Amino acid sequence: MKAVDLPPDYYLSNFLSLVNFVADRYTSLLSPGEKTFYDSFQSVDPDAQKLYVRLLSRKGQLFRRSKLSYSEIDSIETAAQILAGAGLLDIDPVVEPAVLVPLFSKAELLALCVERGELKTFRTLGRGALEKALLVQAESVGLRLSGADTVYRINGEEAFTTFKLCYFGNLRQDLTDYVLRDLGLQTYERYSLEQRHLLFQSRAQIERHLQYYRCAEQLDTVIGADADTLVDFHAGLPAKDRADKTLSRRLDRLTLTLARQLERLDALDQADMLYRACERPPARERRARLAAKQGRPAAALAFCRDILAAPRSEEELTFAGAFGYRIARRHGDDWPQPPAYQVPTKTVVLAAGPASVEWAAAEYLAAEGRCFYVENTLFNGVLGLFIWDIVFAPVAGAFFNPFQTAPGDFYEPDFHIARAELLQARFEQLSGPAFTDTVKRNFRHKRGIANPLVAWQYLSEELIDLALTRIPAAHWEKIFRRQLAELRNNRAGLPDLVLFPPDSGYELVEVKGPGDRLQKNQLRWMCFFAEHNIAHRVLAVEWGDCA
DNA sequence: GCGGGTTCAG
DNA sequence: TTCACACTGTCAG
DNA sequence: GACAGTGTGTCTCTGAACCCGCAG
Ligand SMILES: [Mn+2]
Ligand SMILES: [Mn+2]
Repeated sequence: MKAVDLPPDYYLSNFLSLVNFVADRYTSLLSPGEKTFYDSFQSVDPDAQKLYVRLLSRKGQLFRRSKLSYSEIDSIETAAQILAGAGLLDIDPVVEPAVLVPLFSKAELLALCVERGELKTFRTLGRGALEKALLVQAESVGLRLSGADTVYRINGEEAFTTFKLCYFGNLRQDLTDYVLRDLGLQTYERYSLEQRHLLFQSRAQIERHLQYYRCAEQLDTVIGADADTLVDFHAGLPAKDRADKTLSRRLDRLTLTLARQLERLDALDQADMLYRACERPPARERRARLAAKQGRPAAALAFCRDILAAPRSEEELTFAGAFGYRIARRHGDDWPQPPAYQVPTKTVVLAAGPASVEWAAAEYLAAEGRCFYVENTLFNGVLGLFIWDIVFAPVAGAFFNPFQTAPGDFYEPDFHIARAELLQARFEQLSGPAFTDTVKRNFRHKRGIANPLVAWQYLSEELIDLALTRIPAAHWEKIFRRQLAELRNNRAGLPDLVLFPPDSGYELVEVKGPGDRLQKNQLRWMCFFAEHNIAHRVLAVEWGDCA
């Protein structure tokens, strides 16, 4: 499909692009060690730089010389010596045998470390058991292994981590993002990068993010530990910073996970303590549930009233109304009864087959019109195409590197507030021809460019044309405004199918198989449709043998 | 030998 | 390096 | 009916090389 060839030193160019970008902008925020790292790297010749980047993009810090084969580097030995002279690499460093053993395969370990007489017993061991057995005689094993191959250890990984954080704003992305882009496998919108607004304002802020990621790395192992360990782990997280929403979002996410695990361990007081540190949902919901569970109904109701007074999401608002009612009624208190919406439902019996229930339902409904299995992709997609340039508009601080699929504040609650004028002006085009023009133009011109609202492989010209023709502007506007109000929550929960009858109109259909029920977000969308007279229903499918 | 998983390259 | 959705099991009213 | 926990398909690309465990 694509015959893109990368230049032979592509990885070095990418590395230099990244570190130079950061060095240009962040000199005053880099630590002495990070500056030394940068300067040392610049001081060595290209072959040494290439070897360094090759090793840096491999896993681990220790490498066996004999496992390295890079035809574009003239002499790996020379390059290694130069790197060693610059302090970027150690040759045959003194290390624990325990970190040496994983560099060798089982066959090698048996050949190098096991006497002939013992082969029979050792050969039957699994990898883990063999390593353990060998380390009983650590010194001799270490000696034999270090004699078997030259070992390199790269330094400066930590410094490079800071550079990556400053460049990407996260530690999820790395140099492979350059490759994927340059191979044409991932396309990013070409928004303008403002030099002016930097992602990080102080060294302390960088340190907090680094500390967060150090903790986050350990989460997988820590999550299986006991309650005290979890609480200690939480205490090791960096402090929140009022001005840093990104950090706050990451800390909340991690803390919610920890608190949820504490609940499972029945450490309810500790869980509550952690929830108290979270600003975002569902912290208050969990605290209300905890209070009720612990026999403190008044406290539970107080949390519900807190939420009702200042909901941070529609989900927690709905929860507070329903949960408050249940708790209040149980204790004879007054509480308004939450509205209950009975979604119009039609039941059909379909022949059981290999296809999923959604596809079977779509086939069944094809008798009533053109039917598409779209879930969230239709409304998210058309919204994304309609406001494409607003999503990528140069709002202060929104874009800080070329590898973003969305502005930094895309899922923040005030995304739409920061772009209120642009969005208002755009909404005024909804009733005219500019709406369909914009959507169709962007569908053609932006095709393939990454956008969290647009799932390209699920959108077709036919679907978009039909939707734009059949769905009235007033409906688009109501739906778009609801999506934008809470992009995180409202981008999901839209019905499975959209049905276009032969002549006019449309209907949104959520398919439910036996034993499946509407999820909370699906029900909220259904209530919304009812409120705005948007045709919708649940199609309950039962499996039968009649065709 | 195979199948599954991981690592690496582009 | 998930996320959205479906499915299953439980508990209580 | 409410809730929790788990499974599934899908994500970021894909193919080659390698390693390991297991069956034969
Ligand atoms: Mn669905
Ligand atoms: Mn469904």
